[in-house]
Amino acid sequence: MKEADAIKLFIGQIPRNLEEKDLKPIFEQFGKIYELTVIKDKYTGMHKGCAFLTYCERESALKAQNALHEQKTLPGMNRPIQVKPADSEGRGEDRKLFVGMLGKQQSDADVRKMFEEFGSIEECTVLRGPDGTSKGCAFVKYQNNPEAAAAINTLHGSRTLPGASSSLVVKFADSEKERGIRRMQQVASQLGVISPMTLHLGAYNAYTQVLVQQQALVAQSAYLSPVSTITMQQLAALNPSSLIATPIASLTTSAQSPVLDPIQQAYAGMQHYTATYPAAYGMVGQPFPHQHTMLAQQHQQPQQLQQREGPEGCNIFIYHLPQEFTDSEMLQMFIPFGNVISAKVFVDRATNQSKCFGFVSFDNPSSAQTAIQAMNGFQIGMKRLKVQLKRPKDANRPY
DNA sequence: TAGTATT
Repeated sequence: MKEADAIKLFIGQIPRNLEEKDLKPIFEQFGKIYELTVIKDKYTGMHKGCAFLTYCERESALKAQNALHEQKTLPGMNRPIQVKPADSEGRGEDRKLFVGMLGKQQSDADVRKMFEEFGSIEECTVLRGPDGTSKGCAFVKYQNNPEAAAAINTLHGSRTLPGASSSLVVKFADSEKERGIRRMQQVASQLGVISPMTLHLGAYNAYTQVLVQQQALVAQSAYLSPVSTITMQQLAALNPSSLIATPIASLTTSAQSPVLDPIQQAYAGMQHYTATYPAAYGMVGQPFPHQHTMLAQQHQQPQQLQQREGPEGCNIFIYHLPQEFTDSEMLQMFIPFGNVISAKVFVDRATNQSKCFGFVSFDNPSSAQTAIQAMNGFQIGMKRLKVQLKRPKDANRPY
């Protein structure tokens, strides 16, 4: 079906509304396609704006790369399409350097000049903010690893450039895994959120990832929205992972609480998000279709969530909750998984203290299952949550 | 001082 020496290509800078069927015509003019896959997020299914492409014949891949790479820009994109061998094809990124502690004045050309004596540079880019000012760092990619190593040996720490606060940093760029961790930390800090990971509360897992992606989407909606009065602190008030780490006093939502206002504002932003995000990014399905409904309920009836049970299979039992978790915190913890119709932490009548277990009800069994899958075993502090379906009323075994 | 993305 395909040649033994076929090349897998990475395709970048493709609009998020283009699926395989839309991309096929663009690429099949260079040869018979063996496989074409749009890359989607493992958890949310969100189109990541890139794809992998393998032609049956090696020659087709080379032709496509020649004809398309950096040659044209797809509608809605502001950078040209990328068509090049996937990282999996060659050796890893062992020839790419991160350069830190540059002066703000230095251009790509200045950096290139400094690095070119160590080998042939394939790419050299100073990172810049939206206003074009240098971030004081750059990526430099050589054709091979020894060249990169030579540059590190000679340049790292060798001088302090004007305007830099410390001596020049030259090291291999982060691996993909390290980049992932860095991104998580960035999002968390931008949102003023103390993430579970930052707190070492638990391992990075599906739930953490879902949360951080939601944070990113909400932040984006605030940005897109004309009602962009919401602040990062206000966003944090919506987020369960911040609740985990924050003293309860400031967080229990009530009609009188100042927390209500940000929720209303966020909801205004979310409405805009609902309308704008799919149009702007060609998103086919909402990653969290229920969240808007939930916020709408809060909007109309803050804290008035009635205690009611969903149909069988929709109700979950949660044990080993943190002592300080109230209905509100637990509710927010489970919002990502669906339309929550009830969230109740059981409280000792005598002491008014949480008994560290509770029930959450969704309006459908699938949400309940998703919540169980993601949250059972989720580590908070020294404990792990136990999350399972609530037993039907007639069952009476002890827990 | 970490980009626009690598199943």
